[in-house]
Parts: sequence; structure tokens; C-alpha cells
Amino acid sequence: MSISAADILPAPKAKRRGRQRSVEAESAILHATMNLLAKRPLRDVTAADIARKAGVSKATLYKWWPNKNIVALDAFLASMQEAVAIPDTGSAEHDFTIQFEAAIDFYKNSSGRLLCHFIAEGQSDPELRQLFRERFLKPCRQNLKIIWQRGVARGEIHPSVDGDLVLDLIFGPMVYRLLVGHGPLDETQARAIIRTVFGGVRNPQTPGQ
Amino acid sequence: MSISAADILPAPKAKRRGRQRSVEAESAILHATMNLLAKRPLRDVTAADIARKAGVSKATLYKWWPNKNIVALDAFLASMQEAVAIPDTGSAEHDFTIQFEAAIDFYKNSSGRLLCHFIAEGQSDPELRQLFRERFLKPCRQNLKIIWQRGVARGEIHPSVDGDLVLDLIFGPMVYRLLVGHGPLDETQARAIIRTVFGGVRNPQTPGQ
Amino acid sequence: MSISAADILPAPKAKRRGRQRSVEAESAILHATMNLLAKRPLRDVTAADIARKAGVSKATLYKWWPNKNIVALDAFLASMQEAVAIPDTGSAEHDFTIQFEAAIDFYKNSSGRLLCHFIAEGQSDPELRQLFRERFLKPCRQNLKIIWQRGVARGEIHPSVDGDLVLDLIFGPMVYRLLVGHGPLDETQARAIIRTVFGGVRNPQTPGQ
Amino acid sequence: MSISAADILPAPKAKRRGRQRSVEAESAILHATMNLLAKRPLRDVTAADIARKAGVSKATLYKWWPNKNIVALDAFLASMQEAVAIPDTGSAEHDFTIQFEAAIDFYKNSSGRLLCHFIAEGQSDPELRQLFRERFLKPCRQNLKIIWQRGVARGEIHPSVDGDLVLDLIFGPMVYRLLVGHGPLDETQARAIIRTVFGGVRNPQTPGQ
DNA sequence: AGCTAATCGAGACGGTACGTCACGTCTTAAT
DNA sequence: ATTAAGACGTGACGTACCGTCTCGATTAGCT
Repeated sequence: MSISAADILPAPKAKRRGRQRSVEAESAILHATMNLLAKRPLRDVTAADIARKAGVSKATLYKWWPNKNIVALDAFLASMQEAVAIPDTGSAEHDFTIQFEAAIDFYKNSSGRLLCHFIAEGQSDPELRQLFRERFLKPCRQNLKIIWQRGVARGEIHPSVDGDLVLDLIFGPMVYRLLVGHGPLDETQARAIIRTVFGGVRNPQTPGQ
Repeated sequence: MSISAADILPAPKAKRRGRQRSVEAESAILHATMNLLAKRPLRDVTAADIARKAGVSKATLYKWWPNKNIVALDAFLASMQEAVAIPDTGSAEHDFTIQFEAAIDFYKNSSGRLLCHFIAEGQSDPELRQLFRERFLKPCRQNLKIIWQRGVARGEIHPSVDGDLVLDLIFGPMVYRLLVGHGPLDETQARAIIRTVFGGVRNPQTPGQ
Repeated sequence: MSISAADILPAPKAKRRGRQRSVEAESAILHATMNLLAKRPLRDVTAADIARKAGVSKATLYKWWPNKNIVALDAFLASMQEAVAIPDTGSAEHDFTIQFEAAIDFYKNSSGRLLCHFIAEGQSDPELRQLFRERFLKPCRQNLKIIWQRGVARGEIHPSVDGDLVLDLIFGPMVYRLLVGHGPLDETQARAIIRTVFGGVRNPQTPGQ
Repeated sequence: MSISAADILPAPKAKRRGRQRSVEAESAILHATMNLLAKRPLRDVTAADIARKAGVSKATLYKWWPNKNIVALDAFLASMQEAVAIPDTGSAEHDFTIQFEAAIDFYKNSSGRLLCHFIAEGQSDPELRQLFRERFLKPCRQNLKIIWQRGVARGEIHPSVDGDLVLDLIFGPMVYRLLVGHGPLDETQARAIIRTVFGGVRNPQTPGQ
């Protein structure tokens, strides 16, 4: 899933004359960024901080990225190298549970804070918002949709329900609680969410329903 | 639901000696703030802007509020004067649908952007995050929980499902989409969300389930 | 030599109606001011500081004095209660030496710093400058002129030299060094100054003069 | 005698890497400062005023100078480009008269007000006081001491009198009157001061002396 | 083997918002 | 009428970060 800055920037048409872009610099910037983001929130990491830590000039940073938020997004994506294997247990509900528990576990660390900051900064940085959707959210959701599709194919999931809606019913509450912190977020909650999304909150015993 | 700055500050026991706090100033600040927030995002509204527009000094603003974000929250809360009547149609699902549609309608305007900015700024401003939960979220959710409680009492809603979870299953997706903008948010979606939360995504026809 | 605020302000015509002016307040203000000025420079003492220390409201302070600088001048003058006895040894040079040594001794303490601050603040506060001349400088110089007059009368001092010039030749260097700190200021210097002012710097032995 | 900010800052050893300090900015700042100081007193000139007038950012100003007072001192020094030719008429008294009259003439304008403000601000700004002595006073006095030295060498001036004292006897009264304004300051006074400093105030005719 | 560009580090720059401070004025209830 | 308390408008302060820019140095393909 890793996406380097090169993906965003124009492809190097043939070989350009002059000094080539420094790969070390890019790598140093991304690593320095993740390093800093592990310690303090995105808002408190300045472009100058990143440049200093990476041993790179601010100009280099701004040459390849429009601003530090997008550097951070890039660094975050680059750090998610290993492709996540989508489980396939034969039960969509079980698969979702596995994936969702893993997600909550992952976002409990500084990754969650970072995710929140991307969403937060995206409120006043449309480009970040856009890239966040394209580069991060879309691939994630495409993976998850496979579970949904299997569920529909197997007849487990009602075909009338939109796949995007299913994902948002699952991940919406998680993101909400991550951002606002008004409720707990652990394995128990993960299971309860999946169980409820699948079963619904309606009481079937009720005669009048 | 309106909450003025006075709620946050020490209550005026009897009448204090000395010049009283200017009610006009407070009101002017709150109105000016809402006025500005209707035009541009919270990030682009400065403390000086608010002070100028309110005909008030910056010092006065900082005397009563720690920063402009919390002024904005206060202004937002003050603008939500009218108590929202909780519907009671006899069906929790219907009640939720009414309320949820109203909410989505409300947050489609600048209110939604403001809500998003509160959540966004809250990521790097713990006090705002805390106040947002206490002053805004809590009262809202207490209202909504009444619908849930009636539903449980009537046997419509399965008693095993936590009320907070129900609210997050409904509002989580909305907030998620408001913040990230990866999916639509309209009356159709509102109904689909409520319907799915109540009915679940599981296909009951499936024999193997 | 003490001059109270009352001297500056309009005399209380008969008995006015209502609460009478608090003498304690005035005294408390003047004492508090001197107290504060002994600790830190005039610039760093605020009107609020004085009011707080005196247990008085800022409004009271501003009612009777135009600003804190003039409060300070008043406080300084009030603290110089005891009339200085002018020496009369029969020699103007000796008398001046005695007085000048005493002056340098006096201004070595915080009094000197205060004097400097009056002169300094006077650069941007014409009223202070004016009052400093009238209330402080004039009385001081009138005293000192007695020494000069006696010297002229006795034939010690050349009648062609203006008395004010004599005083400035003596005290100018002192004030200059107090303010700028470019040279020492002690008993030795005091004597050298008086000696030189009386004798001149010209070398009488020089034949060609 | 001109002293630029560069003198205060670390000398540019060879050519440093990176963008060089803008000479235009420095020059613009110094000129703008003098320009403003010709119109209103130092106290009423703000750092923002200078920056705006110079077309420079406040940050740049604060990068190179600790505060506006020292900018002003620098600007004042820079404006005193032309080296003052020390007169050499063969008579120290005459030389001093020429120089002193010129000084009084110079300080009659806004320069005198500026000088006073440097001394005034120096009372609460030790760095300014220090720089004023080092950068302004010292060079001035070294020039003037040449006159004194010649006078001593020629036998005109009594060798027992310290050169610094001679200068303070002459300039002390001038500075005193400039600051306090208690006496006139013109050509007549200038001559009277020099004459008295050289001849002393003592009446030689007096038999009893 | 130069020439020519693109890139690099360093860091200065204009701009703008921040939150604080002191000023001198004012309003209020109590004396 | 004057007081203590203290809120108020004004306006400067010095700091921080933004994103742009200008340097001289470095590097590599092209002549």
C-alpha cells in the first residue's frame, strides 16, 4: 500500500539533465517525519523541524511536497509497507471482526492520533483531505469491500445494503470515538459493533414488530 | 441547550463590587463570532477579527475565554437556543429517523463545517475537546437516549445493545462522512442508516446462518 | 522641601459635600510608591502595582495624580522631609565641596536611580519634566545659590560668572555620569570637580598664555 | 564614525552558504528609522512602524536587533557618516570652543532630542546604555581628548586635571540642560562654559584666597 | 574535458496571528 | 462625593511558523 512522493509528482520523463533528485533526502524526510510524529502531534511538528531532523533544507521539502501535512501523509503511507492479508474464514462477520479488531489495535497507538490529525487538518486543507481519501481511505476500503462482496456472494449479507454503508457503519463509530473520545474503544467494543451491525438493534421477539 | 460563558466562569455570588462584566460585550462577541463563522472556516477567523467585529478589545476576549476556539464553541452553543423537541411517534426507529434526518439537514449548512472544525481543533486543543464533549455532545446524546430508552422499554430495541453504541452506530457514519467527505449524506442515506442499524446487514433468508 | 499632592491640586474650598478625601489613601500611595521604587526601577512599577500595594483603587490614584510618574515624583519629594542645612564655613569652595559630596553620597543609592528615571521619563512626559524642574530642581538650586551668593559677596567667586552656570558646571558632570555611567563618581571625583571648577583647567605657569 | 549593525553581529567569515543578509533591508530599516525619528520621539516610534516604513517584516527587524531602541542607536550612528574634523588652531580653549559650539548647534535639532532619548531609554535598557557608551560616546570622546592632549602637551592645560573630567565639565552641563531644560543653550553659553572651565570661577583678585 | 542545468544545504525574507501587558477610563455598590 | 474593585478599549510588544526566495556548492548528463 506504500505510496511514495514520486507517485504524486510527475514521472521523470526519460533522464533529466542536471543533478538528480536525492533519494536519500526523500527517505530521510519521511523517516524524520514519522520519527517526530511518534513524539508529538502533527500540529506541533513544523516544516523546519522535519527539515532539521532530516538534515535537509526546507526548500527541498517544499520542492517536493506542498506542505508538511502532505509530507506526513506520505510518511504515514510509506510506513504501512506490508500489505495486509485479508482474512477469509468463510464468514464475513468473522472476517470483519478480525480486521476490525486489528484496526482498533493499530489505531490505539500513535497511528490513531495521526489518523485523527489527518482528518483534522483536512478540514482546512482540501488537498490533504482529497489525498487522504484517494491514497489512504480508498485502498483500505477496497480491501475491506472484498470481505463484504464475499459476504454478499455467500448470501450472508443482505444485497440491498450498500457496501460503503456497511463499512461506514463499522468504521464510523470507531473514527468518531477516536476523534472525540467520548466512548471506549477496545476488543469488546469491536465485537459488539460488528455483532450489532450484522444483527441490528431490533428485538425480534417483539410481537408487534 | 444554550450555554453561556457565564456557566464556565465562577458564578456571580450576589453582586460583586466594582464594574460588572459587560453583558453587551459578551453577547457582541458571541454574535460576531457566529457571524464570522458563517462566512469562513474557524481556522481563518482570528481572535482580532472577532474582537474588531464585536467592537470589543482583544484583551476582553482573552479575559473570559482561553482562545478563539472556545469562544466559537460558546457562540455555537448560544446559537442553539431553542430546545429541540424529541419526537415520540410510538416507534423508536421512526423517532430516530426523524431526528437523524433533522440532524443531517442541520449539519449540511455551515453548522456542519463548524462541527467538523470543533472536532478538528479538538485534536490539538484538549480543553476544547473536553468542553465539546461536556457542553455539546453530552446534552445532545442525553436527548437522543430518551428515544433509545423508550425503544427498549417498548421492547423494540434489543436490551443487550448499549445505548451509547446505538447512538454511535447512527451518528458515527454521519460524522465520518461529514469530516472526510467520502460518501453522500442526504435523506436517503439517513433512512438507509437507521434502517440498517435496526435491521442489521445480515440476510435472514440465508439457510446456513 | 516636601511637596504633597495637595500643593498641585486645587485647594479644598470650605467643606465639600459627601465623603471627604481620604488622607490615609494619599499617604498610603506615597509610601507604597517609595517602597516599590526602592526595589525596582520606575519603568517597572505600574500604576496597578502602586494601587495594590497601597490598598487603594487605581481610580483613586488617577483622580489625584495624572500618572504614576508624577505620583513617584510626589513620593520622592515627600520622602525628602528634613530641610538640608546649608553649610557656612566661610569658604564657598569648601561649602560646595561639603554639599556636593553629600549629594553624590545621596544619589549613590536608589535615590540616584530614581533621579535618573525622573529625567528619563521627563523626555517623553513634559508635565513631569516641568514639575521636576519646579518642585525639585528649583528649590535645590535656590539653596545652593546661597553658597554661590556668599562666595560672590565675599569676593571668592568672580562676579562675571552666572550662578546657574556655576551650579551646572558642578552638577552637570555628576548627572551626566549618573545617567550614562561612563565615569566614576565618588568623594575623590567630587573634590576634583569642585577644585577644577574653582581653579579652572588652565595652567597658569605657562608663559605664552 | 558610522557603525552598522554588521559590526555588532558576527563577522561574515568568508562567504556563508545560503541567502545572504539583505543589505537593502538593513539600509531601509536604518533610513526609515531616522526618517521616523525626525518626526516624532523615539518613544512614539514602534517597531512595527519602522518595519512598515522600511517595507520589511517585523521578524527581520527582531532578527538583527534586540529592540527598536538599538535599531535607533544604529540608525543614528549610521547617519553620522562624515568624520568630524578636529580643529587645531594652536589653542586648546579655542579648539574646544569651536567643537563645543558645533556640538550645541548639532544637538539643537532633532538630534539632541534623540540623544536625550537614548540616555533616557538607557535608564531601563542596560544594553542600550552599554552600546551608547561604547559605540557613540567613546569615539566622540576619543576625538575630543586629542584636543585636551594637545593642550596638555603645549602646557595650556594643567596636567593634574584628568582628561575625562575636562570633557565632563564641558559636556556635562550641556547634556544636563538638554535633558532637563532648566537653562539656555546657545553660542553665548557655549563660550561661557569653555571660558569658565578654563579659567575657573575663582576670583584671583581676592586677597584672602 | 568542459558546459549546463537541476538539485542540494543553509538560512534570510515578508507576512500574519498569536497571547500578554500596561495604560488610562469607566462603571458599580458601598461608605 | 469619594472610595475599592475591577472590567473595559487601546495599542505595542516580542515570538512563532508559514511558504518563498536567494545564495554558493554539488552533481551528472550533454556537448
